[in-house]
Amino acid sequence: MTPNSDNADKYRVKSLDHAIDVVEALADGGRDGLAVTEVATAVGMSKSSAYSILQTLLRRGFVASQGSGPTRRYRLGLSFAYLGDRVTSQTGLREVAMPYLEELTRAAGLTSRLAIFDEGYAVAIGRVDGPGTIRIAPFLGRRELPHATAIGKAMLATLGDDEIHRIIKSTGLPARGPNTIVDVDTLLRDLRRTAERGYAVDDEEDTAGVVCIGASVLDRTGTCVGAISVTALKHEMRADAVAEIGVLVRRYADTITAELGGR
Amino acid sequence: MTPNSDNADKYRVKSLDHAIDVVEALADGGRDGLAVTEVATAVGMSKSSAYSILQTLLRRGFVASQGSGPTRRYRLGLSFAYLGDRVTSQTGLREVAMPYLEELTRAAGLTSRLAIFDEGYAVAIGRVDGPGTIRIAPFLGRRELPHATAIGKAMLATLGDDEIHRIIKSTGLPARGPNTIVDVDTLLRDLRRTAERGYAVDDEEDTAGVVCIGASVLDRTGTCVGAISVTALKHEMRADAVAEIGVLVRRYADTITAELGGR
DNA sequence: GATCTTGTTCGGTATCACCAAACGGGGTTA
DNA sequence: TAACCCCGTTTGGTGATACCGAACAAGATC
Repeated sequence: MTPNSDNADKYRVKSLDHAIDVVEALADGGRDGLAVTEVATAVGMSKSSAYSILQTLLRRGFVASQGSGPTRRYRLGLSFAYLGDRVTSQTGLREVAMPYLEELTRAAGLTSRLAIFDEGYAVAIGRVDGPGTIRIAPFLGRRELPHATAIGKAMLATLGDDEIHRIIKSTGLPARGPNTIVDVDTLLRDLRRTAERGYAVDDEEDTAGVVCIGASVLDRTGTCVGAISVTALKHEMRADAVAEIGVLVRRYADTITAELGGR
Repeated sequence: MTPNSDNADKYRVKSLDHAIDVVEALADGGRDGLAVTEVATAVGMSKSSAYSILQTLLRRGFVASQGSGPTRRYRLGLSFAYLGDRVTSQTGLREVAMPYLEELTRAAGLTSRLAIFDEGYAVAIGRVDGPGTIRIAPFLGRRELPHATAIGKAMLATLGDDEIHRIIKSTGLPARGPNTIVDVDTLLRDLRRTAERGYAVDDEEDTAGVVCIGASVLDRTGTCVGAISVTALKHEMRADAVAEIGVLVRRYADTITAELGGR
């Protein structure tokens, strides 16, 4: 009899799950990687088990190793770069949008990003860094809260109220930055305003000191397939520049939408 | 008694290997993904096994599914985008080089790429698409032959002869394009010339109709950490433009090298 | 509305993933 | 230079489990 027989283990391949634990440990392992013992303790398994998993991943290019003997260290391999590139290309949206994103970055002088919807969350699949020395390095592929980001709110604003309720019921409205909207009615008002003016504003709602402005991208059927945004430090942005940049972002989003056959 | 007891299975986690087979099948599965049955036949396992693996990967975000019931299809998930971005960022080279790569693309009007060495192969970790309508879409993270690409030859040219022999012994000198160098002595001569003028030229050696020009990037210890290159269609490039662009690529490579503290 | 195709569920068994402990080789210190 | 220590690598045994075959169910197609 299992101690807690919840059905979380149904159709779960345990050893694969453990291997994923190893991979995620390596992702957080930093530049110079992790030793076998460090991996084993990080994921809570025996040294030899971790070793077998690492060897298997190594042979497939999912981890790389440097050094040998007692100084050997493991880090993520380039197979992830390959598959990651395929994933972000698979939608097709990325190929169309990236050139315009580069234009937008040049025009606004700010880092810009491209995101899609994934299970209610906003996920960036493209990025063009701006010229500024400030390097707000937003990783690709990480899930971001829809209600606390410009890119998320831009996408939410294209949906019906029932769909919005369904999403925020699963993600919740957790506070992230000083101004995060944690109230449903306030969020709905903000989304209505977003839809009217055509762009979403995140004023320190996700991260203190950071302002984002985003706009949605539609496909030929009129459904939202993603959004683009620009990011700036609050103290570098004049208050009256927000509307100006908002219109700019909206214009580029419309261009991409048109390219996709949308209207 | 195993039929063929070669030690290829030492420290191999079979179920993990199978899961990787599934992942690679999905990578080739195209935009709209694969059904469970298609996955099972592609990797040669039972439907239910494939199902368990897919469910496990699904819960961790490594695959995504659309549809339900008999129309359900699976494709790669965004966790790969996240990890892939971390891998390409982990070297640190990418953060430094990408802004210059964008400049280079603008200056040359051509698609440019950034690559590193991986087990003797050249692997692209960054790319900036040029304005041309031709979209030579070189995937990131895929291993490319060192002797048949500008980016690979640029890196080889920084090594000693013994190191070069060690690498081409493992990769071989297979023909890829009309002008692939398949002879060791010819390759060594080409590499010496590459070292002298500072840039490598791939004149239809990897792909027919495609010309690449690359130059190496060094770190502060003077060892080669990667290379950059530009790609063009042969019929669009004047013969005398090669030297001109070669100097340009060399200059940007030097700039990146200097940024890394190299000399 | 009948039928076919395909995703999902279930149970048994041979396989194998996991652990503990031993081995061996660099790195470090005295 | 030599002894110690630490850590990656190897091995063998066993209890858990990954895999398969077959049955079930739910849409799609005509």
